[in-house]
Amino acid sequence: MSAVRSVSIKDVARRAGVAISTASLALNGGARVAPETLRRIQDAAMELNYVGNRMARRLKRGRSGVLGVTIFPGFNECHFELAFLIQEEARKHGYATRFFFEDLTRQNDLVQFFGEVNGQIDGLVSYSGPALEQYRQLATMGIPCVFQDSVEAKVDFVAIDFRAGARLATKYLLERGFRKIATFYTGKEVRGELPQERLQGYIDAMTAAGLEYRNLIVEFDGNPFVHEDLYELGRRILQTAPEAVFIRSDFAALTLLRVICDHGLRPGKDIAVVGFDNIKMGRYSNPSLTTIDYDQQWRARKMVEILLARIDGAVLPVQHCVSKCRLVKRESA
Amino acid sequence: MSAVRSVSIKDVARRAGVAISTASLALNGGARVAPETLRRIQDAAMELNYVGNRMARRLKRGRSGVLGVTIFPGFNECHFELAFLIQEEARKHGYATRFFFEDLTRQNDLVQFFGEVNGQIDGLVSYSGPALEQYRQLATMGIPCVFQDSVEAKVDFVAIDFRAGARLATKYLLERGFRKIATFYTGKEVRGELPQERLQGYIDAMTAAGLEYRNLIVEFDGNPFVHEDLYELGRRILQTAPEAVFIRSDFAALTLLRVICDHGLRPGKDIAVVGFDNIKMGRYSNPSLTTIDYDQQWRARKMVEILLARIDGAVLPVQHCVSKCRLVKRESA
DNA sequence: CAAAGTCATCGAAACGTTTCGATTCAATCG
DNA sequence: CGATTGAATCGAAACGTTTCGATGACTTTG
Repeated sequence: MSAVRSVSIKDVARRAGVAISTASLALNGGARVAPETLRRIQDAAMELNYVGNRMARRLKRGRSGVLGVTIFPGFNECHFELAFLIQEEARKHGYATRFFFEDLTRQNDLVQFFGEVNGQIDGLVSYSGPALEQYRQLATMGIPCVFQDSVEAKVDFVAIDFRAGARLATKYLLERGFRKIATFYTGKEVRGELPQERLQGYIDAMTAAGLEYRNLIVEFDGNPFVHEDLYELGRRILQTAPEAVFIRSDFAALTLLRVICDHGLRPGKDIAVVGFDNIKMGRYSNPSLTTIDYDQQWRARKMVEILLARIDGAVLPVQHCVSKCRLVKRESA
Repeated sequence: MSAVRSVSIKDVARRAGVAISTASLALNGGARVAPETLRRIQDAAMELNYVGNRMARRLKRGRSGVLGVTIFPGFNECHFELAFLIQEEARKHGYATRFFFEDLTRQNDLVQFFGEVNGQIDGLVSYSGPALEQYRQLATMGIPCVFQDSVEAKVDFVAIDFRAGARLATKYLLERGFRKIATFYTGKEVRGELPQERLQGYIDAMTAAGLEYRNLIVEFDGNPFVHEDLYELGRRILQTAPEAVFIRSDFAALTLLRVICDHGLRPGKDIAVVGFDNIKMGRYSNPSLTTIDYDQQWRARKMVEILLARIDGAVLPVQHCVSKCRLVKRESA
């Protein structure tokens, strides 16, 4: 079964009675082509249903016209939403998007990933994973990177102001009169967020209120995208006997609601909960989640902007963007 | 800014003191190459960090080595999970995967999508959307398709036995002694499932039990992936004053739980609920969801199998696979 | 009217592979 | 020993584009 030989620019040229190069010229903007010839070539292309062979074009141009996006396979709504928005944004600029469901936690995976990526994409949006250093290799391959999370000073990123968000959430709980506010932090950072950014925001607020918090912080080393681990985490948080909990993702918050119920308590009444991310389900959980929201669309736009600038070889200083956070009040606090 | 010229097979050949063609031969299996030469070439490739230019290879071979997967941008866990599993499966066979977040409901999108896809993928896994007929065009372009949902007799698909699943769910509710079991169906089918398959399973069970169901079926024309629409649907379902509800997705079921609460009733106690899909959140909702499970991994494997066979030009009859369903008992029923 | 300048078009090279037919060389056979 | 075989290697074409320098025709200028 041989592949269907599709119509090439050669066919168009022949039909229009013109050289291949002229056809190419005409089809790419048609700057220096006589109007009459241009029309003839366009007609020919139309009639033959010419679409052009991307592989060949890219081979020649040395650019793929594709942006890569790594998606952490935690099946968390936020990951996908951002990916989708990036696709939309990239499309506006004539770029296609290619997604990689990759758990880039081991160096091995990263090596394989680089191989897979090679020559296929012009730029990459990624969460950083633990092996940021490795990404330097991509730069070597001439592939610009923008990170979804704040990582370190030397690379471009469009992050979320986790610290301010956490401060906001904690402050709100304080205003509502709670004093024993628990939270947790993860030692190993799965998504590469600067260690303890959210924790720091919590500490900011607690300190400003002159409150003791040492015994209210639970250390967690499970997978923050796995319900089982989060359930266990919830139990340990409840052992601190808190009046309220600031928890670093809605995903975790939803699980926490369940833990609280299982302990015979009423979330939102006996224990207040504030999450982070404003996932859609949070509006319809019981109780609905008070949470911290940020602008994913803005982030997507920024990321694509930066990436395209880098691809075009613009000389820019390192770009650090941070999305503002805002409190969304609902029933859980 | 010129792209970094990466090391080509030419460099490897030169370094190994051998012709380009020999190097190519050696690097692709090395069938007819002397062991000594083979080693030398491999070493050279190693040292130079040769990775090969996919675009060139594909241009030459006329195959991309990529499977496409369309993902309905409803941000529903099931969609992503299947996509991820397909990626894993494809990788085992040396195929890469390319994902498209596309809402293929309008013909316009489909046309653009086909353009985007052209020459980039060797095969496609897709949900069918309403424009199945259009996919014939892909066949014309030499791109085999497998569908995620049962559509019609003439195309390959690997679906779910919705009807049996629905029957299973309804039967279970009947066994528990419920008589007034409500459900809903959507007139316009977003994901292209054969209209009313699940409804039919429900009817099977109700009929077998000799029960009247006419007034227990609510018609829904909202978007089944949007909480707002589903909330409204839930309210209308409750107007039938049911003892139990069989609802066609866990996503919808979670929202329904909330509706029931808002009506001052206790889901799982005052009204039983059975969902469909066995999403992870269902284990940690309150109450946890009784639901219908099916084997996504098996589906992914089948899909890739079929696609690769078609790509290899195997002459097969139309393939129709259907995943069995199984009941998962939890608190909501 | 010849020289210079424009404009439209063309031919050919190049991108990095794979693949096919040709070539070389040594070993085997009659 | 010359002819035949087979293995190992090579050279060149081809895939479908883009792009650069060249070509010719026609117009303007001095």
